[in-house]
This record gives sequence, C-alpha cells and structure tokens, in this order.
Amino acid sequence: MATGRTHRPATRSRGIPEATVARLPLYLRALTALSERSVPTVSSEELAAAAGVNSAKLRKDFSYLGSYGTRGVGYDVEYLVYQISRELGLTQDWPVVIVGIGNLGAALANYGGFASRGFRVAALIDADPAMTGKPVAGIPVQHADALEDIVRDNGVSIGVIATPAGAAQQVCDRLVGAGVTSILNFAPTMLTVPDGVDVRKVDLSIELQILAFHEQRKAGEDAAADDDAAPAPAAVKGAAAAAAAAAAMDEADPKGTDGEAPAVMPA
Amino acid sequence: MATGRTHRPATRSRGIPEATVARLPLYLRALTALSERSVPTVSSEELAAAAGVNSAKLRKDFSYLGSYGTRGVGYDVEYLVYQISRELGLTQDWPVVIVGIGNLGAALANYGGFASRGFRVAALIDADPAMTGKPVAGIPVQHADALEDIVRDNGVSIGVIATPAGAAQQVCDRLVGAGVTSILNFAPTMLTVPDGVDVRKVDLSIELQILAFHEQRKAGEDAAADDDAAPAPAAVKGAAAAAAAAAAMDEADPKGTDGEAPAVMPA
DNA sequence: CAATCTTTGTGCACACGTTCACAAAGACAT
DNA sequence: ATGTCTTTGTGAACGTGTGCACAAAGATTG
Repeated sequence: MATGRTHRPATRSRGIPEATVARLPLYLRALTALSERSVPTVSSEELAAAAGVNSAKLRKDFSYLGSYGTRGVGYDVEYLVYQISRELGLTQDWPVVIVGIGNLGAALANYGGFASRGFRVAALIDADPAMTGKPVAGIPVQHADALEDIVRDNGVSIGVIATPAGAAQQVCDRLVGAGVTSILNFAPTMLTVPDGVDVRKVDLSIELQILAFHEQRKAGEDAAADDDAAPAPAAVKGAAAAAAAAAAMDEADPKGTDGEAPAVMPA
Repeated sequence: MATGRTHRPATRSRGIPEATVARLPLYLRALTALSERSVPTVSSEELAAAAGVNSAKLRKDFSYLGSYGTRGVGYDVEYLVYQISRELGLTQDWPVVIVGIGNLGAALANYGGFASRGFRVAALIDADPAMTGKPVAGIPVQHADALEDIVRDNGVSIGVIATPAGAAQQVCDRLVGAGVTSILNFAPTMLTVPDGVDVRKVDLSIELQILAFHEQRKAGEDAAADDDAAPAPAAVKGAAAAAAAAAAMDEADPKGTDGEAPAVMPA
C-alpha cells in the first residue's frame, strides 16, 4: 500500500468545505427574507440567529467566499444574496428531469419553489404507458423510452429519481449514460455511479428512524432494559424474524411494477 | 454466551455517536434484504459493500452496540436485524401524525413503507375545512382544530409537518404543546422548539442547490470566472435584486393560505 | 490437537468541523 | 482628527468522524 493515497477528490472544490456548502442555501434563504423586507445590512449575529447557526461559524463560512462584510456594520444583504447565488450556481438555468411520476414525483412536479431557484422542470418521465401524455403540473408525462433524447435535447445535467427502489439503479444508469452528472435520489437504494457523478439521497424512512432512536432515549431506557439480557441468537429468532418481516417491505416493491412509481418512494 | 456478553461497557446510553445512529437504518435495510434471501451470516466486508460504507467504519459502528460478530465468520443476519431494530426503537409502535395534507402530505400518507417500520399514521390533519373528512390513503383528514385531542388521545410523540412555511412554526408550537417531542419538518423554515424536542429537516431545495454547486464546479470555473472580478456592490445591485426576486417566492406562500398545503412544501 | 486461515474489534493517526476569543478594521460621534 | 464603539475575520484549541493496520479470537482442516 505504501502510503495509502487513495483519497477521493472530496475537497477539490477550491477549498470551500462541504459543510459550508451545505449551509449556504440556508443563509440564502434567510437573506432572501431580509431582502424582501428591504433590510440593507445584517450583522453575523442577526443572520446566524435567523439561520439557526453559530455566528462564528457563519463568519468563517463567509470568509471562504471572500471578505464581503464591513467591520462595524455587517454584511450588505443584496450583495451577499448575489454572491451566494453565484457561488451556488443559481444564477444560471438548471434543467431538471423527474423520473417516476408516482405520488412523490407528482408532488415534486407541483412544487412551485422548483422554478424559483433556477431549477426548471424540463420533463417528467414515467415507465407506465398509461401515464404518457397525462399532464402533471401542466407538463405532459413522457415515456421512459424517450429518456435519453430528453436529457440530450435539453442539456439536462441534474436528474431526480422518484421511482420504486427496484427501478432506481436502472434509471440511474440510463440518466448517467445520457449525460446526467448529478442525481437526487428518493428511492431507498444505494446507487452505484461512475466517478464524476454526484448523488444525494433523501430518505424519509431513515429520518424517521433517527427520530425514533432519540425518542426512545427520551422515553427512558427502562423499557429497553427488559429484553436487554440478550438471549442467545436462537432464542430471539422469533422476534428477529418478525422485525425482519416488518421491515422487509420497503426493499422490494410489492406490486413489482418496476418502471412506475405507484406509491411515494422516499422512505 | 454464558453470562456477561459485554456490550455493557461504556456506552449503553450516551455513547453511540450521532454519525453511527444515522447509519444504522442503512445497515438495517441492507440486512433486511439479506434476511429475505435467507442469508445466515455476513462479513463486515460484504455488508459494508451493500450499504456503501467502509468496512472498518461498519465494524466500529457495530462495536458501539456490542460485540455481536463472530471472528472468522461474520455477523448473524437475523440477530443483527433484531439488535439494530431494538436499538433504533423499531420494535415498538410509533403513532405519527401528518399535518398539512397538500401534495406532499398526501404522498407521505400513501407511502406504504411508513407502516412497515413500526411507524403508524395515526391521523392526517389539515387546516382547510374543505379537506376535512376527505379520505386520503384510506384515512379521513381531520381538521386542525382537533390537533391537540388527536395527539393526546393517540399518544403521538412524532409529528410530520408538511405545511407551507408560513404555518410551520405555529403548527410546531401546537404539536409540541400537545406533547409531541420529535418533529420531521418538510417546510422550508427554521423551527424554534424548547429543549428536549428533536427536529429533523428535509429540504429538497437545499439538496438541489448543493447539487448545483458541484455541478457548476464540474462544468469548469470558466463561466464563473467571468463575473468573478466582482464589481462594487452598487454595480451588481441589478443582478442581486433579480436573484433575490427569483429566490424570494419559496419563503412565503403566494396564496397566503396559511393552514393548508396547496403545493408540495419540502423545497 | 495443532496449524492455518478468516474476520472481528480496536488503537492510532489524521482529516474535518466547531467554537472561542481577540486583534484589526472601519464606522460614527464629537 | 481623534477616540470610541461595533463587528468582522481568523488563529488556535477542541471535539468528532474516518480509515488504516494489526493483534486477538475463533472456526476449520488435516
């Protein structure tokens, strides 16, 4: 191995830490609200409070973008809105395709805020022929066969996957093959993509499970203490099987209709 | 295992790192898939690959739960499913209320995986009287007036907010007041809650903006370099104002119908 | 029963992220 | 102008998370 150098190009982004990038949209939203109220400047303290973060963190975050503040005064709201927008790439148009127009896909298509940030829904795609042509959010659904053409014709580089888990990888492969390099995945599957393609995952079930964990903590460990003297594996087989069975169904689509999204997917 | 199988050492209650907790659902999903295929045991290497994480990280994560593996063999799938389920609190029933039955709320209500993990949709709540009584996913929508009663009668401790941003804090306050101590927030607002209440946020617009950032990076910094020689604030006022206006609309609900969720909210 | 082989559990070093605390920068009043 | 007062920008300490590398544990084989 001789000095493991197999790191991935995580921080190649001109030095802006990933954690900071993740907070920029948060700041942008708070700044936008201030801008609407015609507030000319904000201090790091005020803005941090509005965004729900530590003020020192906010200042450090902004310092990665450059020195846009004025000591003794604060930050120019309009200017900062512009700088962050530009940094995030929101000053340009991002055509997006949504694949899998089930409940969730339809909900996303209807989301007005989509268009408001430079994101434009270029097409809705579903594998179910019955859906083809049916307008959702004013946009006619197109059949999955046209996926590659749509992506190429519109120069789409961001794809949203809202299909059942079983179809996600396949859809992902086709999107990537057609030129998509960023994917927002709502299906409960781990996607495999080539280098250079970004995947972000939104998973409701995971969020809920994390909440449940903390909730259980808060409720006291008494209840958990009962079955704590963990019996041998064989003894818990019953419980384990039950848990497995209960948890099982989100892995495979019961209906098996791989190409469409009959139910909301995220969890 | 005769007597002390360890797993008691440090960390029973406080020691499980947040990062580990966030990965447990991931492992659980992978394990569930294996369980379905009746695979008896997995090595950390295999499971890590299936979950998309580093195998050393996985082993360390499991070590926080206790020593459930067998050297030379791996982990007993069923047993691990049970242990993780228990640790996450999924062996008990979690009644959940969804507030704001717009596009997203309806999508969530229809999500089958909800019920499959110990999460039970106890009620759907919307402020729009026109929605009251209308069945969504087989459950009749109830009016917001009944929120407190519903929460108390069902012992709900987890609430899902899918309302417009403008209503989120108010709904949150009422949920908390009624006894909810964990909230999953889909509205694009920062919620203020008392100590002891957990909030997790799912924000589509933020995810997309993060993707856009990386996408812009990949596209080359040439384009960005143009307007990089940032002119004085005054000079960019026009652009800044345009960006602000474009970004503005996700902050306030255009329709102003505070109590309902006419459009999907998350972004 | 001993040798061998596989895989866990973890010590360690390093990278990343957060927070404090404060000097320097600049506005503003006098 | 000069001094005061506010607020930024950042060095440094600290905490958390990650990944390597390896010894110990135990299965398996002859």
